[in-house]
This record gives sequence, structure tokens and C-alpha cells, in this order.
Amino acid sequence: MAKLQKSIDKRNALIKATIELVNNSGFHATPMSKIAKMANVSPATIYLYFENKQDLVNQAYLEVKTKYTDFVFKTYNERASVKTGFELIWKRIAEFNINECEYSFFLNQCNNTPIIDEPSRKEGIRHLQPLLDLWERGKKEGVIKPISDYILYAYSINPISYLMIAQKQGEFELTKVHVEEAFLTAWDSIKR
Amino acid sequence: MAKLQKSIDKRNALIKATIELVNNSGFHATPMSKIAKMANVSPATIYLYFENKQDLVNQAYLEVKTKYTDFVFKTYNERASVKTGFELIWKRIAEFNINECEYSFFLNQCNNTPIIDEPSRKEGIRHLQPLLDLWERGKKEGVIKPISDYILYAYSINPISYLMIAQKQGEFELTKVHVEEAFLTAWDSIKR
DNA sequence: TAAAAAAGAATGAACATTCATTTTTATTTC
DNA sequence: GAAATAAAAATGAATGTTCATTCTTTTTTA
Repeated sequence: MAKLQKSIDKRNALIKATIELVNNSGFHATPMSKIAKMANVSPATIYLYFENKQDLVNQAYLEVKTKYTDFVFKTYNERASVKTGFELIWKRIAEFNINECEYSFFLNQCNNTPIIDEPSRKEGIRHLQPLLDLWERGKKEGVIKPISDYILYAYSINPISYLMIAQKQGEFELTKVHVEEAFLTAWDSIKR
Repeated sequence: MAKLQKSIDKRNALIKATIELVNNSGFHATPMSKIAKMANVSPATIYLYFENKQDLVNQAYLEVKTKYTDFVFKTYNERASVKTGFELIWKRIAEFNINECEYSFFLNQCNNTPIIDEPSRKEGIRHLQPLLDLWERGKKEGVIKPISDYILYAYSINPISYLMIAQKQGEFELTKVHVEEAFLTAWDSIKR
């Protein structure tokens, strides 16, 4: 009698292939057969690991989102000043976007199009709770503008994704200098 | 012998249906048959007006993009100060996004995913030439930060799209007050 | 050796596009 | 101004393909 032994490697390869193919062609233009081929697996095998195509993408999304938040808050220290705390988080976000741009592009596509289930997406910004808490504190201390979190996010965090896309499309190269400029710009936009 | 008399109304209805359906389901999840039905037309008729599905979307994109830039620069006056000029343009962009959110959502989806031909997209930011010229002047006058246009765009213009999406997903409502806050934030982020 | 895992081929649905006809339109002829 | 007509415009029904998913068989594993 055999134990349940589905290979985690195969699952990972499938998720990886999905991300890469969806990044380059979009969800509906990516056939399961191609995902299978890229993961060196038969199409039928995908269904041992995932219910169906939608489930595969949802799981890819949640997995990448988790990697993202884990990375972003790893170095965060609640006792730092608001400005320092913001810098810690912002720079980690930038680092993730630059070093894992396959992931960040994928997240971005999921956030901007209707490919992900509402339930799977609803988690959304809530993953960023520590950042929201930091802003709350900043507003109380009078260091951060007393405006909606959505606006703070739109101006200080979302631009990073935009710059990644511009870079992916080869219009722009995101250098160290740019990152520093972008950080200062982000801070200028939300500081009181 | 009859004159060429393809109905502009029909063409418009097809473009409108395409925008609405692509907004809600994405390009590949929108069948031609549905577009036809929504435009009250037979599927075969689409091919009298457009070469194929890709051509239909490309044309929709270019048409909306043109509407956008026409609207945005309509009130612009080259002789205004940099700050005033920026405010004129920014507020028109915001107005367009709010009043024509079907259009702005569509443009955003085209800019963030691989559904549009590279050639059709390449026009991209270049449509915004007057804004780029204004920034150039602002940098010379020492009023605008001397940083890449991509960064200026990412921080002062792109956030509007993000806020639109948040609104479309029902997470947020973009009120007059928010628009004013957002404008000041945009200016803070790019002013020297 | 028995159960799980994997595979390739088969199935059936959905879809973009084309085809063969019908309908509309505008002009011409009386 | 009505009837005739020829070309464009529009249509609904094919066509052929692509694809997600399932089925049956083979291979691997414990």
C-alpha cells in the first residue's frame, strides 16, 4: 500500500510554468497543454494536483501573494519611527519587485484584470496590515497626511508596480539611483 | 450601384460592446458571438467592419486613447506656469477617469496586460507629449524634480488609474474631496 | 503486489472565422 | 414617382480548430 506521495517539485513546476506563461500571454491564452509541457508533465497530471485551471491560477496567486508579504515584512520593526518603518517596508517592496519581477508582474496582472476569483482576491490590501497600522500611527503623530489609505497606497506603493511594467516592456531601466529617487518621491507624497 | 454605406452606428456599437465585455471578462474570455449579440448584430457582420478579433480590440484601444488625449489637453494652455499647467492637465485626467470610467478601465487593462499588439501600444506615453514638455520646462525652471519622466508619471498620473480600479472593485469611493487630496499629493510628489 | 501516480489518447464543448443566402439600399429607367 | 436592378450589407448556419477535462492503461512506489 503506497503513501500519498505527490511530488512537491511537480506542483512547484506547475505553478512556476503557470506564472511564466500567464505573464507572457495572459490566462485565457495559456492552454493547459502548454503549462504541462513546460512543467514536463502530462496534461492529465495537472488534475492530480489542481481541481481545474481556475484553481491552478488561484493557488498560484495566493502562493505568490504570501511570498510577497512574507518577504516585505521580514525586516520590519514595529518600534522604529514612522519614517524609518516606512523606509524599511518600502525598500523591501522595491527589492521584491526588482529581484522577483516574474512574481510582481504576475501579482500585478491578477490585481488589474478579472482573472482571479473575487474571493481569492478579496484578501487584497489586507495582506498589508502592518503597513496600514504604521500609517495609522503616522497620522496620529502628524507625520503622515490625514487622507485615505487608498490614496496613500496609490501614491507611495503602487507606482513601483508601474515602473516594473515599464521596465518589462523595455521602455525604462530601474537602476539603484532610480530606486532612491523613487523612494524619496514616495515619502514626499505621503509625508505631512 | 450602391455606395459604400457601412453604418458608423454599428461600428460604434461594436466598439462599445467590446469595451464593456473586455472590461468585465477580459479579452480572451469574450467571444465574438457575445460582442455581436450585445451590439445587435450577427457575428458575421463584425467581419465587415474589422479584420478579426485582434483588429477589433486594437481599434477600440486606439479610439479610446485618442478620446483620452483629446479630452485631457483640450483646456491646456502652454503659457500658464508649470504648476498651473500641471493642475490643468491633471484635473482633466482625473475628470476623464471619473466620468468615463469604462474607457479608463479599458485603457488600463490594455496597458497592463498582453492583449494589445506591441505596435498599437508603442504609441503609449508618447500621446502625452505636452505633459512631457511641461515637465521638461519645470525641470529647467527648478520647479520639478530632476528625475526620469517615468518616475514622474508613475507618481503623479498613474495613481489615478489605481484609484479608479479600487473604486470599480467597490473598495473605495472617489469623492470630490479625495480628488483634491489626490491632486495635492501628486504635486507634492513631483515638485522640487 | 496493491495502490497511487502518471501518461497519452479520446471526448465534447466553445469559439473564431468563412460560406451561401437573403435583405437592404441607392441608382437607373421608364 | 414607381418598378427594376445591381451591388453592398447583413445574416444564420456551417467549418475546422483549439482546448479543458476525462478515460483507460501503464508505470512507479512502498
